[in-house]
Formats: sequence, C-alpha cells, structure tokens
Amino acid sequence: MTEGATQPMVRATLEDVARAAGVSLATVDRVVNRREGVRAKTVARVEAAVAKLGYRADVAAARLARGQSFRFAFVLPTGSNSFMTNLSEQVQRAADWLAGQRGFIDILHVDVFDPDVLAGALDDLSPVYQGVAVVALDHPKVRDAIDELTARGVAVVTLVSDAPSSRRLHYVGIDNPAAGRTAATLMGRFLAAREGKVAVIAGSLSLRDHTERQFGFHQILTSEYPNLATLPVIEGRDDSARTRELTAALLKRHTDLRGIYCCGAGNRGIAEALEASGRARDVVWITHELTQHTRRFLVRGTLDAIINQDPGHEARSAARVLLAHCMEEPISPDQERIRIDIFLRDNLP
Amino acid sequence: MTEGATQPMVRATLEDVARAAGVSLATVDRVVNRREGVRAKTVARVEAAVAKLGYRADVAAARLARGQSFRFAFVLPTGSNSFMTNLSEQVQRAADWLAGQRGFIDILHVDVFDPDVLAGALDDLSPVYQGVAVVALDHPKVRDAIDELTARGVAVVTLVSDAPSSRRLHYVGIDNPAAGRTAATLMGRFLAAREGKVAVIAGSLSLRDHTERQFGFHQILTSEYPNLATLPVIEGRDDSARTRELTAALLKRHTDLRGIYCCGAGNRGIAEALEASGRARDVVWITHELTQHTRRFLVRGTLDAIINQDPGHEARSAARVLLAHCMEEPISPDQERIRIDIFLRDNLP
DNA sequence: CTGTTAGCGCGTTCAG
DNA sequence: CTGAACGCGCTAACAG
Repeated sequence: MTEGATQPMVRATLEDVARAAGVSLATVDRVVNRREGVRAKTVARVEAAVAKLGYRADVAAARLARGQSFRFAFVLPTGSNSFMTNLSEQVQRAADWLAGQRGFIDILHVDVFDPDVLAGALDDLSPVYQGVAVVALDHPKVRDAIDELTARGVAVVTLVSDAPSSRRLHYVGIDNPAAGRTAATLMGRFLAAREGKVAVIAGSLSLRDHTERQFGFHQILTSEYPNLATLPVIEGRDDSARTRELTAALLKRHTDLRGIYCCGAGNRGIAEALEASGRARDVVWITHELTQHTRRFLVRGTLDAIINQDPGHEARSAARVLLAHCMEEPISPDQERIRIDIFLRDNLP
Repeated sequence: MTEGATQPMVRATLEDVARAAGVSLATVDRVVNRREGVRAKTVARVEAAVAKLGYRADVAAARLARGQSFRFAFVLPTGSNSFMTNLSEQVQRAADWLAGQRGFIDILHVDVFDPDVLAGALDDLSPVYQGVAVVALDHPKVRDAIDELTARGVAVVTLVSDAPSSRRLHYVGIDNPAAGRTAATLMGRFLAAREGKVAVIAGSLSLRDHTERQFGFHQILTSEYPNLATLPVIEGRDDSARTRELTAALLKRHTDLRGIYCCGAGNRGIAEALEASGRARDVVWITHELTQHTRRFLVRGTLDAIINQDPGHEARSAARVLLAHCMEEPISPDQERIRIDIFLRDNLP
C-alpha cells in the first residue's frame, strides 16, 4: 500500500501564520489578499510562514466577515416549451442553492425572441443587479444592451443562446455547429449506405443556434454522406401543429425520405406525423433536448437519438460563473463546459 | 415583461427572527435546528416568524460557528492506466476545492484488484476518517471490510466500481449494464443490416463492471441484431501488448469480423492491430473511457465511438456525497447521477 | 508601513 | 424551558 501525502491534522489559521511570522493578523491578511502597503521583506516572511504551515483561507469565515451579498437577474423566455420550462425549474433550484451562499436570483420572464422587447428589458433592468444571465439573441439591439450593462460593470453571461458579438463575460451553452455535426454523423451512420433524402426542420432561421446547428449538419452530411440528399430547410416556428402539417407533407411528397433532423422544437408534431404515416420505424429521426415528450418518443422507437444540453448543469454553471466573477475567484473551465449529450434509448438518465 | 417574485433585499438573520418572535437567539436556534426543549407554542411562534421573514440559515456562518472539519480517504488503484491516472488528478482537484470547505482528502493508492490487499487496506484505515471513497471490488472480503467501516460509523461510497452487496452509503459511477446496451445499440445501428461477427474484449471477467457491460451488450445484440453473431469474450487483462496479439489473431481468423466492443482497457493494442490489418475503417470499434489515446483513435477514424464516464464529475460527486452525509444535508440525486456519455468525433469536449 | 479592535451570523456553553 | 454571552476565522476601519 502506498500512502499519499497526508494533510495536516488541523488547519492553520491566520493567527497561526501571524505568530509564526512574528507579525500581526492584519499584515498577514494584506499579504494573503495581495493588498498594497507591506514591505517586500515582510511579505517574504509571511509567505514563508504560509507555505510552512500549509495555510489555506477558510472561505466560510471570509465570506462571513466580508458580509457582501450578490443579486443576479436571470432573463428567461416567456413561452412554455418543455425545454424552457425545465430550464426555469433548474434556475429556481440553483437559486435555492445560491441563497445559502448570500446570493439572490430574481427570475424575469420576457419575450426573448423579440429583439426590441429583450433589449428593452435589459435596458430597464434595476441597477441592483451585479450580474445577469440572459437567454440572448444575436441582434444589434440586444448586443448594445448587453454591452451597455457590461460598461456599467454588470457581469453578463449568455445562457443557452449566445450573442457572440457582444462583450458578455461568458457563454453558458453548447457549441451548436458541433451539435449539428454530431447529429449528421449519427444520421449518416444510422442510415449506413442507404440512398435517399434527409429533411431538416428548424424553428426559425433567424435564431442563431438553429442556423448554426443546421450549418454543422449540412457540412458533414454533404461532405461525408453523398448517398444522402438534404432537402431545403423547413421552418416550423417551434410550433407543434404547424410542424405536424409540414412533416406530413414532407412524408407524402418524398417517398424516399430516410431521415429527419429537427434542430428546434415542435417535436410532438413530428412524432404525430411520423406515427400517422406508418413510417416511424423506417425514417431516422434525430432531435434536440431531452423532455418528457422526446423521452417517450425515443423509448417508443419513433425517435432514434436525442442531442441534449443539460439545463441543470447550465443553470448551476451560470450561477457559479456569476458568483465567481463577483468574488474575483477563478472558474475551472472544464467543469463549466456544457457538453453535447447524446441519448439513445439505452443511456437515458 | 413578467417579473418573477423578487427576493428580499437583505437576508433575515437569526436575530431578526428572534426579535420578530419575541424570543431570544438561542430559542430560535433550537427551533431552526429541530432540537428538543421548546414549548410547542413557542415553536409555532418562531416558525411563523421564520416563514414571514423568509429566513434562511447562512451556511458560511453556521460552518464557522460549528468549526467542525472532515477528513476523507480516497482509495484508488495503483497501476497507471490512463483512466485511473485521470481519476487521481480529478480527486486531487476535488481535494483542493474541499480544503476550502474544511474538508481534507488523503489519497491512498492500493492494488484494488487483489481482494486481500484491498480489504486489508480498508481494515487498516486510520480511525481519523469520517468517510471513505473506494474503487471497490465485488468480493466477500471487500464487502466485509466495507460493512465493518460502515458499522464503525464511517461513511463509505464506492467509486467507479461498486460492491453492491455491501452496506456502502452510495455508489458513484455509471450503470454498467446500460453502458453495454448503449454500446450494442451503436454497434448494431452503425453496422445496419450487414452480416458478420462481433468480438467482445474484456479486461477480466472477474471484474464486475466488465462482466456487466458485456452482459448488457450481448443482451441487446442477440435480441435486436440477429444479423450479427457475437464471438466468445476474450480477456485482454487490460494489457496493451496482450490485447494487440489477441486482436490480431481475431482479425486474421475471422475475415467477416465486423465489430469490436472493448469493455475494458488495452485500447492501444486494439488500435495497433486494427491499423496494421488495414481494416481499421471497415471494422466498427467501440470502447470505453475518453483518454488522450482513445481521443486520438476516434479523431483518426480507427475508433467509432467512446462510451465515457466523467472522472471529474465522479471525483466531485464522491466528495459532495461524503460531505453532505457528514453535515447531515440532503443530496440532489440528479446532480449526483453519473451519466453514460457517448462521444463521437464531433462532440468531443 | 504595521498593529488593534470590533464585528459578520451562528452554535454552544452556562446560568436563570 | 429560556436567555445571555463568548468565540469560530476572517475583514475592515482606524490608530499608531
């Protein structure tokens, strides 16, 4: 048995360090927190003591003494598709957690799909907020509103949907082109060498994430799977009824339709059309986001794979990033990276 | 714009509650922490005040006042395969994080594949530890050692490899039969309707996780993909050289070998044999764990998919579960559930 | 440049 | 059954 280095039995306190270095508490505090006004020689002495005793600041005590608290606004879509409902719930849970850490989250619901409304909501945001997480839109007005907040010293993170041209601090969400490529690889491989057509259904091509997914999907499908022809993108406006009609028309018109990639919402409509057509097991259907509905379609075999982003992880990550920024603490990039999950029937959580 | 309920501007303290309820600090504390010795009437009055003010205990202050600290042992394998090395690093990072929360982690490396050695290490563990995380082995001696620790009041979580018959508090790891089923579905679908043989390479069939994966794999492949015949399982002992020989022999002997599922380690050997044979692009190869090696094989196209468990998540989860148990706090199951990740070339993190 | 001191919000004695 | 008072480890304001 090989022992690793064991930690000291009880942690050293600032006072222990002060005694060891022969200085006062305040001086040690200055050195540890890298504040000005200490002679280089003294700094060295203190740092030696810190190293010798293995001193680590007690975050609980520091937070208590600092007594600062934080207030963040989470700007989420009104609307009620399953994914966004789920995201709201997860933000609420992250808020409960943060409340124990002297952090408060207010959730604001706005129509994030209207650039004017969204920009207006950001402009009107109360100045009490030190941080904002927003499901953004890549539009000049929104970008300006974000930049204005940033200029006022407010930390802004974009959530799920990015505004890359803005000065937001951080984007919490998946790499959408990569998600589209992932869907394409699954589609191409599931269809093996079969020939035929593949349809792409987006919510709206004016949504950057849908466009990016579609872009990644096309990129791989056309370059690596020449046996499959992609049909022009269809916009279902994330609406089930409309998407059902469009899908039904698609199935009727193209008897050689082999696959459907849905890079937005409206999945219930697709499922209905597919099942009504009797070709559900024959057509490979890949979509985004694990919800109660898509889970059912996957288990039933109508849906073949789900590309997912974990809303719980996203909500917690946004909260952590904002908190870390306010406390001037570093974040650990690979804990904050949102992964592109692939779910098949067999690895559903 | 719809506003969510906004939180109070400053959090209520115990003292605020005491004043509102017309009692003292100590009484509120007793009620809040569900201690004995308070009249029912007083309890009710305090609880009303708590509800009215939306009081939430400040965890930082509570931790500071309690001043308790925790010490955990993480028992990890000696040996040096990439996954375990990675796990060690992640445990070290979790330890750095915990150190700020008054928690200390000592890392012990033992030969976890030898039941006697592992059980001995657990038996000999210093009594200073309130919690132990162990990469376990499903063996009576190990089970007894875990149960003995549990009986002594030590919280035990199994990590990556479980001992389900023991009285461990919690298992931090993936559902291995489900992981095997996931691999089988990918294999079956990637091979579409092609006919031929599929080989399964395990490290050792006396390792429960390898057996479970292999079981799940067979289950799906035989029931859903009758076009594919599975060859008898081969044991590569997680050794690259040996696995290379075995794979080469396999490729030579079965000209209709269509797929290889590796449910253990030794991936470098498989890659070498596949690439040497010139059939790397033809044979579908699926394996476990994202490492620097498997990443390369996947990007290069020799490997088709990786089934992964995130060691960073596992290390943090084990630490959180132990900490929560010691502080008698609840855990949130879906944050602690370890997912079965699927990585293709396109969604690598 | 450095030291002293008064809390931060809560848990835990110990008296009443 | 209830209350007063001290201290956890650290920060910040002030004094020297």
